[in-house]
Amino acid sequence: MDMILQKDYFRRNTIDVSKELLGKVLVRNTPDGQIKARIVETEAYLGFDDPGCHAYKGMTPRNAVMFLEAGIYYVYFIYGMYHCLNIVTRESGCPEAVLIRAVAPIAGIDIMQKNRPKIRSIHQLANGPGKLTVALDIDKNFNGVAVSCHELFVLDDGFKVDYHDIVETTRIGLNQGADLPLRYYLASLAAYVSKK
DNA sequence: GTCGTGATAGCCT
DNA sequence: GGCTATCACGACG
Repeated sequence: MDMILQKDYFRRNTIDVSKELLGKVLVRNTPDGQIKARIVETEAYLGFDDPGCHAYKGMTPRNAVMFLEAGIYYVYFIYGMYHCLNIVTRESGCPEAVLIRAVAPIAGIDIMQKNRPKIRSIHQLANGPGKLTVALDIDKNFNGVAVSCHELFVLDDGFKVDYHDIVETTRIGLNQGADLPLRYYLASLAAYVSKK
């Protein structure tokens, strides 16, 4: 039974949400058709307690969305070229979020290939935060948008994840907080993950 | 396969 | 002015 995740789902412990999002399906409705891809890698960012979090030192124009209510997208621009997709968690004023780092294509693969023309392997279409936003055509227009919107939402399609299949390890691309084990991925789908 | 590097721009001090 | 929650490419051998 397919079920769309609502805002409430995200208003709780960020680590729990990060792990439980693994195996869920990201759905993107575009003018060209529908894209579906299974979430296989996430990272948790824990607000004031986490030196690696954008909001660690307080609110700035970039991270303001993280301080709003749970269940909205936080999309930021990085390295002058890429966007990263997060979903805000916890209650308002508590700036925590889950970064979606990699997805495994399920449907609309032709659209993803059109968005990333040079990639031949299906494994590499969306195995990284910058890659998946290009493949799914996600940019800062989604910043602050609710997860329940028609263009982009998260589906529970009944896919079962064995708790023992979840690998916990360190996050990628950080200096501050690099040692914290807040990255999670599915061992059985590691072929679609950014880094083992 | 691994390593080094350039692209590119907004944010923060 | 330095840094960044990245990626793809070319050199190597």
